[in-house]
Amino acid sequence: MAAAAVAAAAVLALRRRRRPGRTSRPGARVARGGVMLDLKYVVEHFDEVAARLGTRGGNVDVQPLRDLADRRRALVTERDNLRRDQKAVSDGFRQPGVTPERREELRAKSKAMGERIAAAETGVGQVEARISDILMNTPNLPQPSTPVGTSADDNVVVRTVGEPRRLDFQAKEHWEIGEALGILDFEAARKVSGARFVLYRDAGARLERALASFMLDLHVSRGYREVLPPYVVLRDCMVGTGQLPKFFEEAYVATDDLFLIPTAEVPVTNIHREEMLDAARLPINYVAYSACFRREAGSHGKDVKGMTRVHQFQKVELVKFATPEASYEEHEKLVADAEEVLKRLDLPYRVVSLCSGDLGFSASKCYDIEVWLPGQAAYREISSCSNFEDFQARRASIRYRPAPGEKPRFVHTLNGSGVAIGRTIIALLENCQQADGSVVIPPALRPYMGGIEVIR
RNA sequence: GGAGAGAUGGCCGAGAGGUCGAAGGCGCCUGACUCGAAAUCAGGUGUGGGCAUCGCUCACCGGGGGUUCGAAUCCCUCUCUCUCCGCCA
Repeated sequence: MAAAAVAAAAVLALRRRRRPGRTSRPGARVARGGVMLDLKYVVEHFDEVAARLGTRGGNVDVQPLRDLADRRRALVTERDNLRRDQKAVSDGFRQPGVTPERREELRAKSKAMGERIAAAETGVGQVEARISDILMNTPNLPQPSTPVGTSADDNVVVRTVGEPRRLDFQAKEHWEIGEALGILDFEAARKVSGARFVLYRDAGARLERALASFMLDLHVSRGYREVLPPYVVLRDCMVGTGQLPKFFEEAYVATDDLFLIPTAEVPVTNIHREEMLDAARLPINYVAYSACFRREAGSHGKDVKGMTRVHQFQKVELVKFATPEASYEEHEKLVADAEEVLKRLDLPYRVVSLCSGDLGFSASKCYDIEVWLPGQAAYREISSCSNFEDFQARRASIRYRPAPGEKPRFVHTLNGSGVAIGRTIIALLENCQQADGSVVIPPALRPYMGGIEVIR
């Protein structure tokens, strides 16, 4: 299972496409070859890879890779042989007693060879660019334990925790409650930023801040290191975690080479981009609070009311770097850590294992945590906890040395919301609403609310 | 924003057109010594690609481009880091 990842760290082709003069790659030392290991795996396990990718649905076509791999191999061999020969010719210059005539002869010969090398080189570049293009746009392989299915309907409920609350009055939806209390101001948000934004006021703003502190404190107490990352990242980061090149439409572009983060996963995972991690330090656990910016392209008409789906929301994110041996276990722990938030807030939820067809691009396995919303009378996603295995690590070149003297290996990366704050507020408003429209703050949160027990 | 200096393997650090994948050191591995360890001594130890199943070969010295028969080394350019000055939350 180790070699499960498909897409490659082939930042090469991508980099080539970048406008000159706008590159930025501090301390760049990408293991370029790492790309090809990946290709090798796909080609050598072609049927298996195609089958596993097939369970995702969509139109993933890795078929051309077989031919391309063959062509690449032939071109590389040719180029390398030419280079070796040219080296041999060049050595002639250092022989004792070379006459000027001899030098001129060698010079002409070597120069001609140089031209052939350049041609072969171009060929290799073109083939590798095509390979990279395919691999970079190929999603991760689902883990064997990921249920096979085509849509969210095929997701599997793993466990349900807490009873959906029974209210003895007609449950309202969060926007009704929030606007009536004056803590959610959609009108002001629209004026300031347009559709799909929210502005919190008074106890609402306080609630956002309280939840962030509460979640951060909780996770720090359970072994995560707190970080506060930049909200704007370089293109390479977006490529590393898998948002680019394929999901450009989803991202807010700050400048040509800078992007607003869609999740803290991006900057936090990329903390260790192009690094060799100390095996003794693994697993590394980070918790980060950040705003998240999403275009929500293609979700027109979905969740248009309220703040279920907005262009900016805040989230506390958990990120792990683990050895391949430990990653499955760490994944379970990650989910448990996210669940703990809901348990302490006394919110009913269930954990769902996403089926192959519903899996995100980079994930090999994913659990969603869905919180019960009385207003909508439905379970809605509040956290998504994924294991990416070495998919992101390959793209971002994040490795570790298992033991002194051993070969470097790619780490496994994992992350999950712990949890989305906006949706937690939705859940609190709907679950803790009372007949008179007031909302009771769960005891665990009161210390962070400056004494507020009920928002009325 | 102005002026300089720099970017080399896991880390530190030499190298100034070919004999450099790169001295030396640290770290690590193996062996010797030891009851064992430390110290010491000897040897080994970068990452990928291609062919091949002793092994051979190619690439990689921040990124990109150029000069040259040949570039870690020369030129251009970009990025980043550091020092000084200015400005500023």
